[in-house]
Amino acid sequence: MKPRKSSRPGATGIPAFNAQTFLESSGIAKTIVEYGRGETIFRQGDACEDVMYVQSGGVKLSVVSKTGREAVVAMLGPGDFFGEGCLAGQAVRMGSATAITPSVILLVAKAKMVRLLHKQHAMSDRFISHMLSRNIRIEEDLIDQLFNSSEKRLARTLLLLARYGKQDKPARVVPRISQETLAEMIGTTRSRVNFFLNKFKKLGFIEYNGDIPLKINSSLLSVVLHD
Amino acid sequence: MKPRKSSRPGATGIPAFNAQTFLESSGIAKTIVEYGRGETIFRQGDACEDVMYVQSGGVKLSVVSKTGREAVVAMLGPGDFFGEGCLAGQAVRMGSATAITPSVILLVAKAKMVRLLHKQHAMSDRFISHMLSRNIRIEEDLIDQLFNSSEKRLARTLLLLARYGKQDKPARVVPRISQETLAEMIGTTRSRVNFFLNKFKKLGFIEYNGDIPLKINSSLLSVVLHD
DNA sequence: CCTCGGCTGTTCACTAATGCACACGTCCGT
DNA sequence: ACGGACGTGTGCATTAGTGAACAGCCGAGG
Repeated sequence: MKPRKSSRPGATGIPAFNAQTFLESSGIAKTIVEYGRGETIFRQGDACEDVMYVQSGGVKLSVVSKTGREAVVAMLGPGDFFGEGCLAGQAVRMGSATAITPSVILLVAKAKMVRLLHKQHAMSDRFISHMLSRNIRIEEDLIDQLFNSSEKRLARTLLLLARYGKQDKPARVVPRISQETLAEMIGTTRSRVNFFLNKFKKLGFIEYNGDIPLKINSSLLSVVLHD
Repeated sequence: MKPRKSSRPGATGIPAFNAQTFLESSGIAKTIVEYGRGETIFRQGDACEDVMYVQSGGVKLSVVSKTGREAVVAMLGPGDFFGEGCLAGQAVRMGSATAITPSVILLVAKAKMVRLLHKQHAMSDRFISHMLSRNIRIEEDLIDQLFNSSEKRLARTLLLLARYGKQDKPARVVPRISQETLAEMIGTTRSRVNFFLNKFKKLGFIEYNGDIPLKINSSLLSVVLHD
């Protein structure tokens, strides 16, 4: 018996669909893997054979530059796909994926995924929906980089992290994350992140005392974004 | 009936497909519109009802910030979709689309597009393929912003523009575009673009004498990217 | 116990980037 | 022919961001 309650409505208007249940019951997902906090799921340069799906937990996608610097491209939660670049013909992973919390990941072989997208409307809806929202998010990140100073980018990132996972949840708490990782997300240095965190604290925009699971005052902090 | 031979693997592994012919012959594309150079296709804030398809020409996607600055998010050519945000539930255009050359654009109503994606494998393949590559490109742009200085970003943008449209075409010519637009693409100021263009010229990386359809020496210019 | 490693707080010289300003050319339409 | 719009060339004062260093704090583990 599959619990219907787990089919949460998508934010996109596309019908709800429990990909996990589907992937498991249909015997499509050959592999279900668990990862502990900080464990590597795949590395930049690895062969690119499966599409992944986050069943539970959280995943960080990052790339390292030739100079060794690291940049965080996305933070994913339950229901997100990743590693879908192989569908576009990439032979090799363009970045690395790391579990940021204990996570359960489903793997679907590239060829299976293509067949699935043809045969299962619910699956292809889910996937297209994911691609669309991911697209929008990355585009917003890019625009943020083009327009805003690092102070504003930090403010925006904190606001987004605070509603990490769900959209309407009024959770005003930023999940466990280091200043270093924050810096890699917004494309600046740790000292700058530190500087602004303490500035926001002084101004009362966030509650902060050195450890990163901090509380933010959304309405106050969003003032930073709008000058 | 579709000829099986047409399933030759494209760059993406997804079968070739003439979306224009299909959209026209099937009577799906209600509207086919032509735009002249510089004409606006839609504006940031417009109602978001159709997905668009570039049949011929070139399109620039841009957004303007609260402070009036403009940023170029993408340059599109024949075969690209745009305005697909409405499929993800966006009620309003997040940016503007402008024809950069005389262009023929096909419109497909959102609801029709959803039905199409269900019923036509070739269509959904084409669309997913587009979303994947667009995703990859935007992600690369974001990474570029996170890692590189504006000098490197300009070099990269010139290299990409030079093979604008097709991947293996050795065209070493950058299409007509202003320093201003270049600045908006890489997120810097015109004076900076000007400075680097003349620097590249002095170093012999590009052939340039004031007007922008310039010739680049790919191998030399790519040296800039790798330090 | 004490050291080690990971994370934060803070300072500072140095460089990259911005935002103007003004000059010069060319194209275009009245 | 003229003015104006537009695009380019260039210099410069001011600001934002970097990178590297050093110190403190705390929890894990020998």
